[in-house]
Amino acid sequence: MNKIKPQIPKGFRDFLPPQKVTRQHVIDTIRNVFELFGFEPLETPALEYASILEGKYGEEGEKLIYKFDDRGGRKVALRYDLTIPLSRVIAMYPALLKPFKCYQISPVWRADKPQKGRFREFWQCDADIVGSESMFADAEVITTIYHILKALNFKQFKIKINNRKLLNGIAQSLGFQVEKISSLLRIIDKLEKKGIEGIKDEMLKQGFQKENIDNILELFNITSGNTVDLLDLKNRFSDSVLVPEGIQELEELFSHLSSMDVDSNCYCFDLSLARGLDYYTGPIFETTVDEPKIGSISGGGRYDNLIGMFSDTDFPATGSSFGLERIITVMEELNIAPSHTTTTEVLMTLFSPDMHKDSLRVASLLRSSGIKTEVYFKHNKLKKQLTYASNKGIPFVIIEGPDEKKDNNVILRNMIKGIQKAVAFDDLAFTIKQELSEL
RNA sequence: GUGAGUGUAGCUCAGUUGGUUAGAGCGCUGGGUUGUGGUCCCGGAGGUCGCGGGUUCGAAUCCCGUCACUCACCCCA
Repeated sequence: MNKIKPQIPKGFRDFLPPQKVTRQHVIDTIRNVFELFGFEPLETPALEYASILEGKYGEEGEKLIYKFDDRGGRKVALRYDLTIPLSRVIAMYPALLKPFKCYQISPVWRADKPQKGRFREFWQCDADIVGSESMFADAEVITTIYHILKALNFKQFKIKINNRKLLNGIAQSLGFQVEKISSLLRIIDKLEKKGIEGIKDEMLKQGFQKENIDNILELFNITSGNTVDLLDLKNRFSDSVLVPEGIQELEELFSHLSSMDVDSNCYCFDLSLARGLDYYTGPIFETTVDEPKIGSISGGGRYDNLIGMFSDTDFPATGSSFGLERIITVMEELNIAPSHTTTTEVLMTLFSPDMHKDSLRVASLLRSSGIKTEVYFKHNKLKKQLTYASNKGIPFVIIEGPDEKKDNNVILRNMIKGIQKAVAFDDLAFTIKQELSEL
């Protein structure tokens, strides 16, 4: 009989225990910071009606939505991100207390072609604030990003900040057609990658007028020292309505960030940051690292009109999204990922057939004290049992033989330090907990 | 959707202008050490050379097809 070939779909992955332990650690850290800032957990289904997702991500994004017909012929789709499902939730439960602050850490699916840092099933960690127009909300979202990266031991990162009102205002003042602005922004977003000349070519190719192009690129030339003076922009576009509004928001936002003790080396204004999604309406932000080259590790912004697509009542909202696997990729390449590969804390060895009962009793005692304990199942020589613990990365091994039994103690071996000592049976759980805390 | 590269042992890879029995390191396994892992020494197992076809006396090596993976572009986390 032919065996079924074991395989999984392209762009989908298994996470074996050592990898899953790392992922869990990162997720726990992110969740803790979210909750520290008063965000509450939320979970939405993997599957949504296709109509909920369609028409939200632009032409390119639309192609990447996984869509199916269910058995009743209804069009359904796997969620593409966590922001649209959240918007649906807000529209469905209008009585939710506002401001509504929630987070969701869940997989999303995109029928993309996989490459470095890109998968078809990947996890996003979103935190959103719905129902507040205040820049306090945006500042809090950014501060949360900052604290998460700090908690994960990131040293070098930059949260780039810009504002859609500012960008739209500039583009309109310079004579760009309103309906072409989103494609303009998408080109501007490539500035860092392609350079001034590169995006100029792209704009010409897309049929923008040469005069308009020169005008907008002049801004980037002047400010290529990468700090743009907001005052200078305000003066240049004093006739615009949107530009001063955008700048006002940015000034408030930066002031709040400063009050919230966010290190000013970790964020900056970046006029070329545009973000691909169409639905942003105010501040936008994105986190990047210089090394490794992996694109952004978090992105977000204010989307005041999105919830209105599902409801007559509109709600202002702002939020951000972390890419879990990108964060982990960066941590691994920078060697700041946690080193433990198992959650098990103790291996209880089996010494000899007549000692089985005693060994099981020790394991039972440890477990009732909350110590994660594995019992070796076979009466192999100790060498093998120790090798097993070592290879698996279990930090402690307990040995109980006839000698120990006679003295009413056990041997506690620290596999990391390579030292061991006799510990009285009654002190065992306490001693292990103490040593675990010192690892 | 477009383009490029790579498929040889569990893993990372070597393999000469096509030549007889396909190698190394790591890992695994047994022993040196029947109460102790990570070092050292000795032994052992393990390969349809991705798959299918073609060229040839002979193919891991050349050609065609196919599948898988990786990377880049597009777009994005």
